[in-house]
Amino acid sequence: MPELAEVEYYRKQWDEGLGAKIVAVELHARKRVFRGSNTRALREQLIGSRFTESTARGKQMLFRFSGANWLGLHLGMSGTLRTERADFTSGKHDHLVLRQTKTALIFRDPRLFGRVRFHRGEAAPAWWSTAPEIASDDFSGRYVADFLKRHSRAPIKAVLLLQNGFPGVGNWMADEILWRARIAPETRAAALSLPQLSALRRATRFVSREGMRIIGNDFSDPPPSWLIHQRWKTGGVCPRHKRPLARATIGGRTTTWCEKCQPK
DNA sequence: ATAAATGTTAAGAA
DNA sequence: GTTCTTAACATTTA
Repeated sequence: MPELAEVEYYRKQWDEGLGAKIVAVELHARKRVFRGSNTRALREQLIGSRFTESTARGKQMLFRFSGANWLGLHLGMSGTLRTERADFTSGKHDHLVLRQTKTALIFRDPRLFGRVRFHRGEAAPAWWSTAPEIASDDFSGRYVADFLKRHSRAPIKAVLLLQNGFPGVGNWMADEILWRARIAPETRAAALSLPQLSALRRATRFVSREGMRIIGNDFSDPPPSWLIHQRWKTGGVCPRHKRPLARATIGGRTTTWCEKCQPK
């Protein structure tokens, strides 16, 4: 489920536990989501520490705890975060539960493509991203042009999915962006004209900002004019003129677009 | 039952 | 050395 906008929503779910101490940690240590992580240190250090802050960059989240402890979370394809009352009993896919006296903070992920990382230190961990966020002013025309140049032969759809250039963009956001910018998804990055490049940047900023505002706050639906409502159903149509959408695998992912709005 | 799902990454090819 | 493509990962749902 989670791309930039959904990640923002899930990150906020744990806000309820801000300021409170962790009194117990439950986790399924052999599950794939803990690959490469020291679960023993995670458990030992987090118990007794206070949850102080959370941030998100792209699809990555970083939760800060007192005592120089940091928890990195990635939701993968099916991860969610939520809170329950303290008497909550964890289910099969609830791989990490941080218990506080009043609240349980839960990370659930049926498909296990998500990831939990633990870090100790005064500074944020080395794996914490430094790429410009796509909704910020640092995401400049120059930056976009440079990034596309480095991936000039790949289809633009595949380039949009690269997290080191477009952090937070996933499959639905990429299709939404290309549809708004009126660019065919299989176009090679190098083939974009200057106006297309600027339309691409504009659409990226629009979709990320509006997505964060609408979905990121309470998971409400974007307006019916958005492509997102059409892209998963068979028989989906272009919101602009109701023409049937095209569908193909591009950049390894199912891609939906309108051949009229986004000509070759 | 078979395919596909809003993601990442290792491995091999170009 | 870098960039590009594909397969694999684990589980649920249509």
